[in-house]
Amino acid sequence: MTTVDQKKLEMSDAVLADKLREVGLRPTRQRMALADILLSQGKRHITAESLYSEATSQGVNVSLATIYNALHTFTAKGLLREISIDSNRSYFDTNTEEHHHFYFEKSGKLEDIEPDHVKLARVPDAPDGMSISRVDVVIRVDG
Amino acid sequence: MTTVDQKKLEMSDAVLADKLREVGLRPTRQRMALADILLSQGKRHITAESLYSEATSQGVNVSLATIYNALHTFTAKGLLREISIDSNRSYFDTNTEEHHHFYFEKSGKLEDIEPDHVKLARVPDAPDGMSISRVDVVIRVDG
DNA sequence: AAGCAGTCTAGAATTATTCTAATCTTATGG
DNA sequence: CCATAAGATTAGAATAATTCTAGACTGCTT
Ligand SMILES: [Mn+2]
Ligand SMILES: [Mn+2]
Ligand SMILES: [Zn+2]
Ligand SMILES: [Zn+2]
Repeated sequence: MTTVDQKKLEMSDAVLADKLREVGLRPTRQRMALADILLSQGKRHITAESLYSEATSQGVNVSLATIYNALHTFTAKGLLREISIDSNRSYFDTNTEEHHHFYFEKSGKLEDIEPDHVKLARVPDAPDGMSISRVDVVIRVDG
Repeated sequence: MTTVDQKKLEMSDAVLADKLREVGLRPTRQRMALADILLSQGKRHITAESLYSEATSQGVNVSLATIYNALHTFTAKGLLREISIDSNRSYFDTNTEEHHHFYFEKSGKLEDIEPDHVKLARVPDAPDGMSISRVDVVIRVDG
């Protein structure tokens, strides 16, 4: 509410807008609102529907098409990472650093694994002239 | 074509039927046909649609609902394993032994990794009283 | 301020999957 | 064997998730 707080918010917006511009995306009203939800809080695992609900409940009016557009363009630009659990459950991860996941089969929730708690001793070479773009480890837990 | 071959086929059917009964499934006509496609050939990565096409093109008349029923019950009984790549691409793996995969982003194909080519040095403990039901490693390759 | 490329949107369309409810089949056991 | 019940199959409807379309709108460059 103070001038200081307002300044912080404005800075934050400027930072967000820069983050978008850096990857070649225009900081439009909708993208800024979604980027705020997605990128200016802690690391999260979000679905299209949960992002839509969250935006809507914050009074951000955005169409579902825009939600999908944003999730996919953000992912393509490296601001998000997609993690698919099964044919009806796909998450977008706001943590784009290399890390792995627990998946709780009962609750359907994903949880980051501490980086040093999982370690690959051996990773195969990619075939031919191909290269590895990502390694995903999902540890399924029955509880 | 010979008597021997016919006997082999009959044996194979008997073996298949037993495999189904062993896990508590009735060896119905449709399931036998699908189990034949799924379980009596080499290890494969199959989608609902590809199984449907394959069955249909072999003259096996089976509804898509039965395809999904079979894939899910087989999976629940441990005869198959499901691997989800993204929200629109889910495979069923006829290889249920512990193993990991390459995913070729361009072609959309999955390929088994030689078991000794990937090794986890460190796997975290499951939280609480939970236990790890499976560890999936998918190595994405851009080619 | 003008113009263009990029973006947004509502709603339709598509795709994947599941459900429903009627019909059919396998296993059982008398 | 045959009756029966539990389990399985099916067509088609329904649902859910995602993508497409085409027109309106806006951020950015000049
Ligand atoms: Mn679905
Ligand atoms: Mn889909
Ligand atoms: Zn994560
Ligand atoms: Zn495999």
